[in-house]
Amino acid sequence: MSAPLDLEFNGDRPQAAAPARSGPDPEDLLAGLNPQQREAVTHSGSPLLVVAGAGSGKTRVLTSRIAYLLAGGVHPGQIMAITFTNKAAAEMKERVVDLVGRRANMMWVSTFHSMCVRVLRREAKTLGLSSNFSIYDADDSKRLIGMIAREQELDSKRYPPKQLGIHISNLKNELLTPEEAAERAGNDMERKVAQVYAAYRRRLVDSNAMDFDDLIMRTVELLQNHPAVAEYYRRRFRHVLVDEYQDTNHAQYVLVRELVGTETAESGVAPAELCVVGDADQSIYAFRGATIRNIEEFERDYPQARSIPLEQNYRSTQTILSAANAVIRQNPNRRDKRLWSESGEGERIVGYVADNEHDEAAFVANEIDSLVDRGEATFNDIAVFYRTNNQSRVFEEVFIRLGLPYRVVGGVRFYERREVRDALAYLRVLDNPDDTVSLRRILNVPKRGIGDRAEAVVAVHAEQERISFGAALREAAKGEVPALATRARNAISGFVELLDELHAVAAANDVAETLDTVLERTGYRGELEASDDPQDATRLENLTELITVAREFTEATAAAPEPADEGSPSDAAPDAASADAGDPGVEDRDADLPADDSLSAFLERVSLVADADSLPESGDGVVTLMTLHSAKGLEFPVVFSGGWEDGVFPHNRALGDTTELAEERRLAYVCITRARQRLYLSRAMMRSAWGQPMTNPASRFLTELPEELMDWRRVEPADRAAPQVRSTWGSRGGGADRTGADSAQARVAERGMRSTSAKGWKDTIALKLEAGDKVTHDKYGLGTVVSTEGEGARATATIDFGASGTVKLMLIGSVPMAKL
DNA sequence: CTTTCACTACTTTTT
DNA sequence: GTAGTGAAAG
Repeated sequence: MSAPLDLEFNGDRPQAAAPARSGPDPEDLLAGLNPQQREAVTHSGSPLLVVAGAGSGKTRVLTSRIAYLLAGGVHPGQIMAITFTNKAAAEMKERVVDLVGRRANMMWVSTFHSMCVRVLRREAKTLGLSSNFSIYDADDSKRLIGMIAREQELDSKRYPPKQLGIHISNLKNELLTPEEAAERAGNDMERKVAQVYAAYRRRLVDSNAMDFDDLIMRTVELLQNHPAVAEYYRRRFRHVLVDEYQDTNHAQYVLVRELVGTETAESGVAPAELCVVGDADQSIYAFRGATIRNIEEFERDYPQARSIPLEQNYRSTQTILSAANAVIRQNPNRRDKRLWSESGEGERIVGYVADNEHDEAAFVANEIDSLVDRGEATFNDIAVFYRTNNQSRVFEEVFIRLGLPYRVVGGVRFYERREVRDALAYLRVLDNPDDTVSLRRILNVPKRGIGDRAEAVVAVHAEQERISFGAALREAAKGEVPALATRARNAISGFVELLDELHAVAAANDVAETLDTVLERTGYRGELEASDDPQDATRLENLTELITVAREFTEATAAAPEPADEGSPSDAAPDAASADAGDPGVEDRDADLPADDSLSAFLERVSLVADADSLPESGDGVVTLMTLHSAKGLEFPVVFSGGWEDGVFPHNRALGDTTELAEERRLAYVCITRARQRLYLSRAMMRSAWGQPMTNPASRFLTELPEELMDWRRVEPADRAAPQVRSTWGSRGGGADRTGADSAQARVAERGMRSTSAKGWKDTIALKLEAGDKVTHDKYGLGTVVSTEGEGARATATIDFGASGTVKLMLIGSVPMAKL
C-alpha cells in the first residue's frame, strides 16, 4: 500500500471497484458498501447519526452520501459539509469530484472556521463590521490578553495571560458573553476573567479582529439575531453534513442547529437534512472544549434521529481490534461498540520493556531496521507515536545515529515560527491598520529604538484619546504626544514613514512582492543575514519559503479568478434554494476567498490553514514521527508507540482525574486503531524528565491488554520485579508473573483513584513523604528526601541518594522503596 | 533602550 | 533540557 497517510481511506481498500466517473448512477455508488454503510448513504427524511468506529469507512460513507444526493437531483449548491481540518475538507471535496465531476465544486466543503469567515465576511455589513477583519490565533489572543492584564494591573503570577485566555476561550465556546460570565463568576479568578473578557472583546472590535472562538460565536449570534440571514442560509443549504462530530464544542453544536433550523421555525422553512458522523471513543479534544455530549445525546437533541453504527473495520487485524476493544471497554458510561474485521488474526502485539528511554528508542529503531531489511515494510509504512512532543527527541537521536530516514510531524509549526509571524504581522498591519496586536508586535522588530517605555506612552495616549493604537502612533510621530522623549518620537516618525511607504508598495504589487519589500525595507532580512547564529539561517529559509507560499497563492488565485458570489441575503431575495442554481457548469470557486482583495485573502488563508504541509506526502520513504493527537485520522501498516508508562501515558496530569483519564484511554484507543498489521507498544522503566531521572510504573493501559494478544519481547527484569516491599501501600506478591504484577498494581492504583475524595491517599497507595525523611530504595540504597511535589496520584519526591545521585520518583504504585 | 543572565515552568492543540 | 519571561546591568 503506497498511501499510508491518506485520511481514513479504509473502506475502499477491500472493495476495489472504481467509482463511476460520469453520470453517477445511484446503484453504482452503493456497490461495495456493506449494509450499514449503504443505509447511511441512502437514509433520508430525518437527522442521521453515523457512529463510525475507527477504520469503518466513514469518509467513504460521507462522500458516497454526497454523491448519492447529487445523483438524486440535489443541487451541489444546496450542500454544506463541515470538517475540522482543511486537509479533511480538501480530501472530501476531491473524492466527491472524483465521483460526480467538477460541479461538486459548488458545494460548501470547508472547516467550521472557514465556513464562518465566509459567512461573516459576506454579512459584515449587517454586523457593522469591516469585512477585512483580522483573524487572531491563540498567540495573538494571548498577547492582547497580556496587554489588558497589564493595564488592569493584574498579578501575572496569579493570573497568567495563558490561563486567562483558556478561561475566556471556554466561555466563548459556551457562548457566554462577558456580562453572563460576570454574573456567574463564583471566585476571584472567574471575576477577573470576566473583567478581562469584557475588555478583550472590546479591544478585538477596536482592532477589527476576531479570534478563532469569535468566528463561531459571532456567526451563531448573527444567525440568532438576524432571522432573515438565518432564513437565507436555511433555504440555501438543504443538506448539512458534519464530520468528526465528537469533536464539536457547544458553540459549534449550536451553530449546526441554527444552520439546520427546526420544525418550529417561524419562517416556514423545513429543517435541512442533517447527517453527522463521529465516534465518541475517538474524542481526544475535550481539553479544547469538545464535548462528547453532542454525539451521545444526538438522539435526544433530534428526537426523529436515526442512528447507524458502523462496526466492520476495513483497516486492522482482529488482534489489533481486540486490543483496542479491550482498552476502550474500561471507560465508564460508554455505549458499547465492538469493532470486527474480516482480515484475520494477524500478528500479536509486540510489547517491550526497556531500561530507559534510550533503550526504548534503540529497540524501535532496530526493529524498524530489520522490518525494512526483511522486506516486510518500507519506511513509509511505519509510524512512531508518542504522547508529548518532547519524546520525539530521543527517537530522533537514535534514528540519526542509525541513519534511518524520518520526519517529525508537528512540534513548532511553520506558521507559529517567530519570523513567519513577524512577517505576517507586517502584512496584517498593511491590510488592517487597526490591528493593534500585529502593530505592536512589529513596532520594534527589528529593533528601531522604540522601547517598552515609548510603547506604553503611546498606548496610554490611545486610551485617553479613545483612538486606535495606530492613530496614536501617528499623533506621536507628529509630536502631539508630549510625554514622549524626542528620541522615541523620531524613532516613531521613522516607523510611520516606513509603514506609509510599504503601504504604497502593497497597493501596487502582489503579496509575494510586497512581502519581499517588507523584509528588505525593514531591515529584517539584513539583520538575519548579518547574524552568525545558525538558527537565523533557518529563519531566512523560512521567510523565503513564506514568499514562495505567497507567490503560489497569487498564481493559484490568478489562474482561477473569483466569480462573483451570489450576494448577501441582505440584498438578495431569500427565495434562494435556486439562488445559485443557474449554470451548473460554473465552478463555485469563491470557496474561501473574498473576491476583491488578494492580501486579505492570503492572510485569511494562512490564518486558517494550520499547516497542511506538516503531514508528509506518501512516497518520501521516511518513518513518520508524531504525537498521538496528530495521528488521529491516519493509518499505517506498522505502528510503534513508546512511553506506555503511568505518568507519561496516561499523562501525569490525567492520573488523578477520571474524566481526563478516560480521555487518555481514548487516546490509547486511537493509537491502537491506527495500526493495520503490526503494533509495537513499549515502555521504559526509567526516563529523564526535566533533566532529572524518573522511574515510572507500567501504563495501566498496557495491563488492560489481554495477555494472549501480546508478544512480550522483553519484560521487567526479575530482580526489579520482586522487591521487598515494606511500606504502607500493600504487598505486591512474589513478582513471578511480571505483567500480572503490573496489572495488580494498576488495579490498586485504579481503586485508589476512585477513593480519592472519600478516603484520601494516606494508607492506601502513595508513600507519604516529606522533606528530610530518610528512605531506603532497592536500587539506590539510602537517601534523604529533598522535596516533594504534587498530591495524590501526582505525588513525586526528589530524593538525594548520595553516591547514587539525586532522583525524582513517583510515589504512586509499586515504588521499590520504604520510609525509614 | 538594549543586552544579559538567572529563574521558572513545563500536555495534548484540528482552527 | 529549553524556551520564554523578568529584573538588573550596560
